Amino acid sequence: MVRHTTCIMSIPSTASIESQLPTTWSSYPCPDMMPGYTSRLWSQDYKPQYWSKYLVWQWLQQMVDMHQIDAASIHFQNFDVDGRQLCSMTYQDFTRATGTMGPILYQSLNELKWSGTLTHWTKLFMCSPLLIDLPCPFPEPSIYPADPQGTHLWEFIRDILLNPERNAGLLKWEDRTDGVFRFLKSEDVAQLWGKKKNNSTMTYEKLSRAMRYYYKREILEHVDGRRLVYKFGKNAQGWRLSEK
DNA sequence: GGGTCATTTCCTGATT
DNA sequence: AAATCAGGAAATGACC
Repeated sequence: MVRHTTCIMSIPSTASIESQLPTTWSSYPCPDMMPGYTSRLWSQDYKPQYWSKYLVWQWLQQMVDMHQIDAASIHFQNFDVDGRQLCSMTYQDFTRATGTMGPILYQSLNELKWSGTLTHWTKLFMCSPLLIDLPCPFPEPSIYPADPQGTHLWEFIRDILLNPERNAGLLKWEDRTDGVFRFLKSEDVAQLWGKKKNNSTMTYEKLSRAMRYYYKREILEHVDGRRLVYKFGKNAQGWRLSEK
């Protein structure tokens, strides 16, 4: 608890955030708070439902700073949650966790939930240079948006597919029982794969070459004529509904 | 150190 | 026209 408070207090509380930030956000590079992520991902819709624990923490810090809240009044242990869990918190949950700040946090979050795009405000808090060096008190966030465990590419793809609620429209089943799926955001999946492999130069062009090597090993079956569509083959396991 | 494996990188050319 | 697909060839990095 003390550590959290100290952390918050390290932000100069007298100066307003706005006065310390560059005024032109469009040209300001987003600092690499999560190494390996590119601005490409950040420019996509980024609703709180998909935030990692890390982003939840950053949002909370920004709110505390913006509203000059006494950090001691906040029960930080209630915010060791990811975006999905944060969004399922009720008005009462917020009040219980933050006292008088509850209504403000609750309303602010609700506005973000329904905004379709990355708002100026969202960008502001995610990119705030004031936040870069502040340690996150919670464990490292899992890879956004799903948490693919597999070490191989096809397992990585499978595991995103198997987390529909957190997959954020990257991939989609075309035929669930036959194992046919399609890339919806091919470059974003490639970036995510690159992050996992610590390779920021990964592209769909390169990822797809690796996918094509799977045909010979029968991990994937060829689907003809359909762009961005693949099908799991007999040597791919763990994707069927009946399995596992 | 060598060999294997699973990609990664690069490329040329075809297709959508 | 741009994106995607097809594979060959070679390079790379992890692992045994």
